[in-house]
Amino acid sequence: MTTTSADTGPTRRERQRQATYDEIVDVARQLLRGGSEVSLRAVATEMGLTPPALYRYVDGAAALNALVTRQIFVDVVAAMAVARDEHPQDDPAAQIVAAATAFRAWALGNHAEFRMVFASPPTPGDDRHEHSFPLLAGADECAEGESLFTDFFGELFYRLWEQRHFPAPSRDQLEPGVVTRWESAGESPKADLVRLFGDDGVGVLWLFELAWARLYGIVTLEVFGHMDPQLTSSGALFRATILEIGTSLGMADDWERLRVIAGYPGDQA
Amino acid sequence: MTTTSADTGPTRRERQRQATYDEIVDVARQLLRGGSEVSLRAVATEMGLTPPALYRYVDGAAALNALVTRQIFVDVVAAMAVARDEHPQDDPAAQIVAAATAFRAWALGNHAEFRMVFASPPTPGDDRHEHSFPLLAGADECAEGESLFTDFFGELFYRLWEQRHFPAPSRDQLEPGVVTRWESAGESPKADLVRLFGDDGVGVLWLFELAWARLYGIVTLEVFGHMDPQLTSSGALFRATILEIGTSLGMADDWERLRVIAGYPGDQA
DNA sequence: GCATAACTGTGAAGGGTGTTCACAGGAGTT
DNA sequence: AACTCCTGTGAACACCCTTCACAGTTATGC
Repeated sequence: MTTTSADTGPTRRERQRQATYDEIVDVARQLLRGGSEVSLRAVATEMGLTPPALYRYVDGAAALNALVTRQIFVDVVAAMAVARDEHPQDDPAAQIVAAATAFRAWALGNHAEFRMVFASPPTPGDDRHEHSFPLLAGADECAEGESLFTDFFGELFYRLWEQRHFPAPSRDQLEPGVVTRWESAGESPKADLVRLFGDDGVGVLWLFELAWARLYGIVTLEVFGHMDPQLTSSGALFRATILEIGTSLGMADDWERLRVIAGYPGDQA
Repeated sequence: MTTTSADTGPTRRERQRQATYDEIVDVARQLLRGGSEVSLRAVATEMGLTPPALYRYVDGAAALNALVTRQIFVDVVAAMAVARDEHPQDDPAAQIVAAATAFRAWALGNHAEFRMVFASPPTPGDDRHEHSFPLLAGADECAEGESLFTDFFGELFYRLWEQRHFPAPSRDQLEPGVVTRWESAGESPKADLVRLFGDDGVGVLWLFELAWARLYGIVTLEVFGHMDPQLTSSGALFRATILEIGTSLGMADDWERLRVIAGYPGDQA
């Protein structure tokens, strides 16, 4: 018997394998949260295995790293999705603010993990496919971690744009280099986006990049402890930044309402 | 003979010691720039020593790390000072833009080193004095690396404010938590600054923090490769950010002139 | 059912790293 | 000259990653 159940279900061994696969990542993240370093050895020992055994699943320490990183990305996006879905679908402004706030909260709450994914930049080409073993979970969700982010916010951003058509800079207000590169990129995802946004595509995409940079920037600074701890803990700096982002995205009118979502200590519910 | 020269000059041994001390940091940074890891062992070997010998100078790998970090900070600030002094003292706007641009350029050009100092957060109290051996260079310049930065920009910022008195938010436009904390901080450096800026002290300091966060944020993102490489290499994103910062600091009128300093590919000299 | 193949784990071994310690030899002091 | 401090070494221990030959189990095929 190859399949335990009906047709093409995963064989017993495959399930087994997947289970330990997951356990590896789990244990690694557990160690991370516990303040320890993620060493192949530590993970193995924690699982009751010898280090070489892990090589049956993961192709070395770097690959394990990549694996954990990817899973963390998935988790963060999941947390953001939850926050987003607490607001109605026809209110993308609230959804964006909520997601961004959840992003920051996750990052601050899961410090070590966030630092890890941030410290390892978008894998400069060397281990792009090394960490994807044949039986790895969903082969379809093998996308780079960062793109999960941009996809997530991209969708929200698009809906916001559809609804509000906030003013974007025109082609000639932008630096020429950026415009030509994006428009002439042919089939790149960037070019697709530009087309999607229609006439002022470049301008809208530009705003998106700016907004994304600001959000990522502020969260990073806060998590890495490079800002005044008071400003971080109170969240004032974050809210101010979010306000700036929101303003550039035509949310200024709504701010009384939105800032509460961003954690403003108002007396509303 | 204890002193080689006249009175209280450093003894021969002390000079010797200081020399190898410096060499350690030098070699470490050399390795860093060469793409290698900074290992105690590697540094020792490179110097023709055995690893344990380094313990006569540096209290372990972490301390060496801190030492290198500190020196890097000093270098960055020096580079910024050079850029600043290329503009007249009575033009703080140009000086600020030049310094910020130099900061970014240094960070992008010295990648590995910048990443290192950024990855190690403001030493959470554990190794604050451990790495300062008795004979360490100038005991007076033992200030934390980050404070070198804020001091540097703080001075520029103050001159800019003196000159332009750009509009700052008033007390009641800020979140209450921030205001009270800064004003009631007594003898803290923050409180001093608030007083220095007079009536709207809190508002000005707030703008300073915002500007600093933005600059640090964008540079970090670029260096860590978390932004579109095209936007980074062209510098467009950086200039856009600097423009925003400048605008919030009353430099908008001057921008035609200032953006060239920030690397705008204009046809001016 | 039994041989064969595939998978999963172990132990040993080699190459890194940081760190401590006892000890030797030179530099400076008295 | 005797003594003290400084500087460096070698050995040893504790981690780490990684490869390899080998054993045990599990599934597959004849």
